[in-house]
Amino acid sequence: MKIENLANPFISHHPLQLICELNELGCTIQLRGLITYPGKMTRKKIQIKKIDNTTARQVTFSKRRRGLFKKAYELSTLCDAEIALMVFSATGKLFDYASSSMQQVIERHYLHPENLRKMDQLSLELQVH
Amino acid sequence: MKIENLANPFISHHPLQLICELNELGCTIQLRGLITYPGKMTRKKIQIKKIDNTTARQVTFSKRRRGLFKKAYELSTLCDAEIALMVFSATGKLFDYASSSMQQVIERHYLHPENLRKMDQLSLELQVH
DNA sequence: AGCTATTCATAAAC
DNA sequence: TGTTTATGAATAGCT
Repeated sequence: MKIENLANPFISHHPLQLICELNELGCTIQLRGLITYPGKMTRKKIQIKKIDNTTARQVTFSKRRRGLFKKAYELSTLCDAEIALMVFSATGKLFDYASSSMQQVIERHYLHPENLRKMDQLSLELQVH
Repeated sequence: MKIENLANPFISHHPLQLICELNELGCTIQLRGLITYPGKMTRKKIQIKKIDNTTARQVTFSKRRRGLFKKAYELSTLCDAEIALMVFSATGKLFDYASSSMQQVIERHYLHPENLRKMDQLSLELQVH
């Protein structure tokens, strides 16, 4: 419940006054939260576009990559889903995950009705290499 | 800054007392946060294991799947990474995403040094079907 | 490679 | 399935 919504049955609507009243009443309510004030440094929301600074980009890649793989694992486990995830870093390094086996998921993907028509094309491309 | 750490230069260490002091001093500090109290219903941390209830599992799948794809897109965009993600629901429905094209990422995955030896095996399996 | 305060994701309830 | 809300989790910025 937000502090702002807790006025009833108290008179004060200003959060700080309200909290003082509660305190004086011997209420056992506990406070959780942070204090902010004008001019306080705050973390900014980031924009989803390529990070210019190379170092920052690598750090973010490392952090978010771990988060992504964790989420993939969790979804697979919680919901009994079969998942494959392939990630190539900007420098060409490969990271991958498959809930079963990578080959099995890729194969299932190809055998999925809407992809069957594309299979011939891939086979062709693989032969070329 | 956590409330607990803000005692200095005030005397009170109990958060509520501290806040009352600040208020009486006419401090412009604003409060952000929620009120908790003994017995309050709280959201529980979930365990990462298959969700038994079918309905709940489907709801979670839908929510987390969206989150996962969003994270994949963000990582790809922020860090200039090439990503492919394939998800089969428990009912067999396919959801996929590729930052470039699925075929391109899969091909790149196969051509990655450590996977080259496995390629023959996949080709074989694809022919069988 | 840690910390911390914030933003973000999402469990629960509707 | 969509919305809301409050908590848990991820992570941006710093060190």
